[in-house]
Amino acid sequence: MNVNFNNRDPVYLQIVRYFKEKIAIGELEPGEEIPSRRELANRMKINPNTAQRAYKEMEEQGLIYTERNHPSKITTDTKTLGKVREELIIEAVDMFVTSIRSINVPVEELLDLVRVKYTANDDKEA
Amino acid sequence: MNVNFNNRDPVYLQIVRYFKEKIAIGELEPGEEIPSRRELANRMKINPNTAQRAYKEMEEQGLIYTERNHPSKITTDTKTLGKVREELIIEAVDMFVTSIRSINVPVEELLDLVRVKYTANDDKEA
DNA sequence: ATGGGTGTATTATATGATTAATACACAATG
DNA sequence: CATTGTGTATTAATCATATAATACACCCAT
Repeated sequence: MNVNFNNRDPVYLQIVRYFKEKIAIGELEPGEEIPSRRELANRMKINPNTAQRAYKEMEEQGLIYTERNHPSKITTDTKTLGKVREELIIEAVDMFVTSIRSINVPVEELLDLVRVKYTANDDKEA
Repeated sequence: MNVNFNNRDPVYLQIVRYFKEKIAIGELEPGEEIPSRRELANRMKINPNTAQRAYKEMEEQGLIYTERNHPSKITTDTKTLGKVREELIIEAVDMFVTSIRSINVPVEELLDLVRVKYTANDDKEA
């Protein structure tokens, strides 16, 4: 339950991103219960309303569902879950390519840079 | 003088970015005069203070310099200019790798995605 | 049945970043 | 010398976000 908040993006969106990553790598499984709004707020030292907003966002995206008086759970719709990983990847690649295209970097040079950087941190991150 | 403003980042930073890109690809040369604050504001339909803030930021980074009552000019310090391109690239790569690492994508798969996306738009952008 | 845990909704406030409005000093030019 | 165009500075207004304070309905276990 470690989230490295940055100051740039809204907290509630960073929460959503956090859960999407967990889903993408299979750390959160279909139907699995996630912390209640208040519980999450406690753990992450944020306001319960911010937690609520994040969950509401996830619910609207079909990532979680909620039964009365129970903490929300990860959706069992595997089709939806499967898309999460792909979407995160596509989104990252798109953003990257968009930002780098205007600088006219040769393809192979660019790929080398990515490869080096990507593999270099293999140990650090854990 | 076309800037595709997004709603996400501050306008003044997008302006800075715009000039850095021009510098990186050599479209702006050492000592070259750039539009005055007010002129830029007119062209880009932004507030003059926003233009001022962008220029102030660039001045602090040593990218431009200003003589009294004259529009600012690109620095003649080629060392500083040379770094711009590299920094833009490194920054983009770092952000990309950071955002993608948490998803555990195989390196080669990732590089393929980047290659395809990067080369696909070769014509469109112009 | 009551106390504590759920989700949800409403309203208000604070905060910080950004943008806007205005004014000032200076120089060049006609 | 007055007008216009520079950069600069100060203050105000705006805006999105985040937080806060409450309140409500519901369920479950004690």
